[in-house]
Amino acid sequence: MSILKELNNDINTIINKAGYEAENIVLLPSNRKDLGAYQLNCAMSLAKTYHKSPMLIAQDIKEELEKSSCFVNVNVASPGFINLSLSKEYLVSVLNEINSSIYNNIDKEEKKKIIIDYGGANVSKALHVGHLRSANIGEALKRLAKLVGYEVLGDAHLGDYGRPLGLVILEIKKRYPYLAYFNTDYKGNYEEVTLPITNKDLEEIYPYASTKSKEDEEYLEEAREITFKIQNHERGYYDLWKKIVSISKEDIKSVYDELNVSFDLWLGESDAMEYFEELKDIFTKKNLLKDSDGAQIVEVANENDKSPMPPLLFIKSNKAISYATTDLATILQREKNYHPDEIWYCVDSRQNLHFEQVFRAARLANLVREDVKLSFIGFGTMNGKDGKPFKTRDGGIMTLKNLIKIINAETMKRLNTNIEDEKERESISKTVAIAALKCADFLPFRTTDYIFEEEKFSDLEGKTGPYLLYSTIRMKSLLDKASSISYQKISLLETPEEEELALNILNLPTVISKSLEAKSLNEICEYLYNITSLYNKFYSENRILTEKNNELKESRLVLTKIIYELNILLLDVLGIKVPKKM
RNA sequence: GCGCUCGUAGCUCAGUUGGAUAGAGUGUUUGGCUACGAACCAAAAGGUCAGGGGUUCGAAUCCCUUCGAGCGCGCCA
Repeated sequence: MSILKELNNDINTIINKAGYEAENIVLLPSNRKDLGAYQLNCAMSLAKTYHKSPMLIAQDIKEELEKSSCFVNVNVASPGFINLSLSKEYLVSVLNEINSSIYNNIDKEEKKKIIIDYGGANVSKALHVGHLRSANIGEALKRLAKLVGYEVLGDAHLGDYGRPLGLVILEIKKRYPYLAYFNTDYKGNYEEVTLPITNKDLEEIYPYASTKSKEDEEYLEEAREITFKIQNHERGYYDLWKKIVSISKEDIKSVYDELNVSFDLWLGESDAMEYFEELKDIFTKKNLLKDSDGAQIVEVANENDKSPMPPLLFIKSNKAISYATTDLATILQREKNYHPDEIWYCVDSRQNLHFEQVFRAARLANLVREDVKLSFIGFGTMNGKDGKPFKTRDGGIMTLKNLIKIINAETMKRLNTNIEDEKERESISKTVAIAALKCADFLPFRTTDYIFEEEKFSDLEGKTGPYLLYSTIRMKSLLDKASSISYQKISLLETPEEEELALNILNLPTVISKSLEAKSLNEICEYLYNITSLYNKFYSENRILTEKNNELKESRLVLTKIIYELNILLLDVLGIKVPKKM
């Protein structure tokens, strides 16, 4: 159990001893540092239940608190704030405990199995800035959940089905009609057919076909037919589709690799479709399907709805399957194969209604056990400076590859000149660029729509990824220089900065639990920045390695080591790699 | 039309289970490298928390209302 949690338990016992019943009282870092390191606000709320002046209650609690050896400077302020600090001896002892293992400062949660659906990549479409948040947030939540002891599976849930694929294959057919895939007389093995199409071609083919389908009704109809053929595994079309998926997947994987994003499962919509017949049976047997304009729908509205809830489209009037149905089939698949306790959908907020419908339909059909939690973790949209979904200056989309390239050009310029090896320079520059990109993306709260600016991501100074990396590397460099001497424990906390650092270290469990609660990474990012900048201030104002007092020197080295390990741990949670130099 | 999200410093954003004096980065002005990596550190200036009303010991945070913005609302995924 973390020190902070132990302290909070102590506080609750103390309040009981003082004669008051209260639940979950927690120490909050004070916003009046002049009065104490922590504050307790419970006296004000207890005043109502006990019909007693908050000042008197605070006094009672204060008297009990003063009996404990770890609390010092307990004082009460109007209208009932209780301020307190921790004794230096106590702080020193807990820091040494954390120094023996950083995991002494992390609380494990009850076992749970979670599937996180994130990434949002679609076959035959390049990953663009809109895919950044899902990948970053999903990956970091996965790592965070693992840190507290959950069993987690990340699933890419590849968009490898539906009309976009129909469009791509139609356009290929128009351009290369002679391909064996379109020859109904072809009897050979399609796996041996070479395709004259690269991923680069695909990036151009889809936007072209998509635009054309909006202007050309006939073309769209043809695409619909092909989509239907793929869904029915028609020879030729189905094989070409599989080929396209594998070409595209390779490319998608390479971008995710750069982002340090990886998946435990690379299942796609098409894999879920194997469960479609069973899904349809369940819905039919429960009498949940209704005919409507030639389509089959599921009514998901209920009396408590404040606004009209449209039905879920199960099968379209052209007999094709809608994406709501694919998501339902995926839930069935996950329940059968993995029995998760929770499924988290890390997707754009604009899909809120869609998932509300899907979750309701899943409940109606009992696709998952009742206690399984289905969570929609929507995130804000990336807008351009005009407040509308982002487009590049020429009206196109900014691919992730391009964005990384742009940031990389900036980090390349700033690299330390003593890194001579060209390959090493490139690899370090890339790592720093990704850190800049990720940090800039994590800083706004998850649900905030934020404005996409190239400059924001290319910024290398101030509250940025490169700042965190630079400072962390500097700590490591210092520790490496101290490798010949032995530093085991902290015995002194001299400056206010050292004490402030200690308190910040203790606060880690709160940051972790709040982040998991909110499913947002901004607080972890902010915490990393605060503790790092506090350390930098300390670093610039005090001697560490060159300190003459040996006891003080040892204490400062240990403190540096703790902060360094903490940074490494949290940067890893955020999916940010730390180079050896930069 | 209905619903969802939101409006905080010049700009980009934190702070929202109600707590004391609303924060950070950036930009502007200024100072600091013969001390361990200056992608660093320090200082100044910058606010009617969109407007109005209410709830209470206390409101950026909760409720009502006006104005403004973005998004979503059955055959795209």
